[in-house]
Amino acid sequence: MNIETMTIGQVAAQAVVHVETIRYYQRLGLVGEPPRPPGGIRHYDAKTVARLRFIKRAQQLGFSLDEVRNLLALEDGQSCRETRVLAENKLGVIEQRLVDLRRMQKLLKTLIGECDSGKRPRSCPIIATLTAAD
Amino acid sequence: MNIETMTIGQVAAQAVVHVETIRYYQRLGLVGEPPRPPGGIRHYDAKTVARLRFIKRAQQLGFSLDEVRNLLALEDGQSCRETRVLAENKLGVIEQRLVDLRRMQKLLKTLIGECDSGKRPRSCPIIATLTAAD
DNA sequence: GTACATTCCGTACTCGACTACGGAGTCCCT
DNA sequence: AGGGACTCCGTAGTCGAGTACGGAATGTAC
Repeated sequence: MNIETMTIGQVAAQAVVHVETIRYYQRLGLVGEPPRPPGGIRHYDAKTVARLRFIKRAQQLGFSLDEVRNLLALEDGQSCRETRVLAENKLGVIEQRLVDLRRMQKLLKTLIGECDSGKRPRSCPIIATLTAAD
Repeated sequence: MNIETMTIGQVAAQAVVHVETIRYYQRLGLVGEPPRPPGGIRHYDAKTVARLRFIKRAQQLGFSLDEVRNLLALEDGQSCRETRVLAENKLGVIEQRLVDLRRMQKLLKTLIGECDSGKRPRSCPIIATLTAAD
């Protein structure tokens, strides 16, 4: 089978999403619809699989489909200036998220450590710590 | 005004959420409902504000309210053994998320760098790179 | 060449997380 | 005592992100 002429079902399998999800993304304009040979079925290439994987990964990182649309514009965009601004904004968001996650990571490690040493207080300080850091 | 006897509206303002959201969380059991003096209004303390901030922070990090419920159980829980298991699972999730975010951060930095040097190719390698990293 | 799987397309339903609404009661100020 | 703001509580509506369904057309395997 030629990898450049996959059906939607094959694309879905490779990207590990449902066929319906691909259609949904097409409706939103996140994924292109290749031309349909009159009365036939559409054929997709590996780029579509890549794009779907990207979308799914970005979602796992907490980006909405709308934000993903912007991220994808980085790829598709002609304008370097706009692309740069978008990229910098996203970078800011990501770095803030990293800070928060690291704080949570540290907190959990502390908690587990206290658990191990058997000296965990009646109520762990998880909430106090997190909110104090505001 | 005594900070330990806030109304729901004051709590909402301090935690930067809507009153309705607090009620919703109460229905889900994420936030406690203080006893209501018969025919009167409930009073809340600063802990409720802290809990709300925690919930919002955790959500921003990509946790669902259901996962937040588990995180909160760490605080409230009596059983050290269960708490520990929960904490370790969450830690794993967080560390994976950190890995993904760092990859995306690096990618965006590269992209911005290329942009700066004016040698950005017609199409940036963002999708290729991300999906190749699978 | 016919059965069975897929595709295509539209519409409708679900689920999580709110958000809005409405009527009755309560609090606070003057 | 009266008026405005706020609380309480229940129910309903919204929004994002899919998921399900169903009928007609197409593709593929035996």
